[in-house]
Amino acid sequence: MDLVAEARRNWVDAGLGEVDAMVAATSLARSHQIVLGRINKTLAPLSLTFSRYEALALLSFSRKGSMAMARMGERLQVHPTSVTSTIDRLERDELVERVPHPDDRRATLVTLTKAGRALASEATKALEDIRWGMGDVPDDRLQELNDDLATVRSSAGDTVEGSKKATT
Amino acid sequence: MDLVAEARRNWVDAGLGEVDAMVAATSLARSHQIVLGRINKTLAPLSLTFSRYEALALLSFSRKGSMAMARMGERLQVHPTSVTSTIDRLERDELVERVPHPDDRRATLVTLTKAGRALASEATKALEDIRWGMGDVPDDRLQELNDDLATVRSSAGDTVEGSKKATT
DNA sequence: GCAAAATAGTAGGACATCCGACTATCGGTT
DNA sequence: AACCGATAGTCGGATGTCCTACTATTTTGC
Repeated sequence: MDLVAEARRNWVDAGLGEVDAMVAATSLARSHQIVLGRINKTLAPLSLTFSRYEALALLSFSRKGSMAMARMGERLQVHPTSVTSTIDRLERDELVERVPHPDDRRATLVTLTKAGRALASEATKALEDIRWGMGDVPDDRLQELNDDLATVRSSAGDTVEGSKKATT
Repeated sequence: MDLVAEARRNWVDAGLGEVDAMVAATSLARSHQIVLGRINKTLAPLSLTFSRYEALALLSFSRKGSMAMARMGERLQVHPTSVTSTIDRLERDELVERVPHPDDRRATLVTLTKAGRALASEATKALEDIRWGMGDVPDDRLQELNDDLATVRSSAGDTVEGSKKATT
């Protein structure tokens, strides 16, 4: 049975409104669960989760392989306490190190270790192999999906660059 | 700055593959975060979370207003221990009750209380008012999004009924 | 210069989710 | 009828996320 279609039927039968929005929210949640589940299953053998991988990847793309925690929170769009928690575990596994910021004694620089950089690279390959959990959905379909999701992000105030449809 | 576009640039610059899939996964995660965040903010004044609301809504659509916990886990696509946890909190707030299953002494029937049914109805109205967190994205756009998300769900083995594009 | 406001990071607590393990019960097979 | 695999639910532990509160430090404004 299609759980989303079932939800739609229940809603319509009850005479409720905003059915398309309800279906979109439901479908979005389910799709996220599926994709994140696949990603985490792939990362588990590396003793990583998607959250921790995101942090490692962010650091590996920075110029110096290090970044202040507050900046990481901005980029990853998570609460400062979530950064603390994530970095705690990465540090425990010796994938990153906390280094005092040279110019600001409030701030802490998170720095990739060699092991951290190597593991990030390995994890990236693993994620490419599973197409980031997107299954067999073809690229043109993914691009269409990206455009639609950009609309959603845009509606929340996220800056969205050059969506094909937005510019149409 | 567009965080997703930034990720795309990093990937392309590093010569990595599966860029569309990476962007889709990133965009999906961010969109989910936005929508779920809006939904939970709306439900917070009612002392509900989306998880608990989903459980209440599921029960309110069942014929007798009650359901075995295992069945709820199937419908909501969550682990049995998550059902236990969710029902614990709903029961604590006297929105549901645990009742022994009459024919199967292993099973527990979760039953809506009057307060639970009333709160579910109130929460549904509140979610309609915010269009389920979908912002100002128009319905036709949401339908397109639903079709694309259906492709993702389908790729994971989810049964998907009558997608317009799948039948084209 | 100095006090007030803003910022960086952490601690503690609440939730949601998963996994593995465990108990109780059902059911099919022999 | 007895046994053994399958099923229902819970417990304990790990992770991730948020919120509030708190300390330390920096910056701003008068």
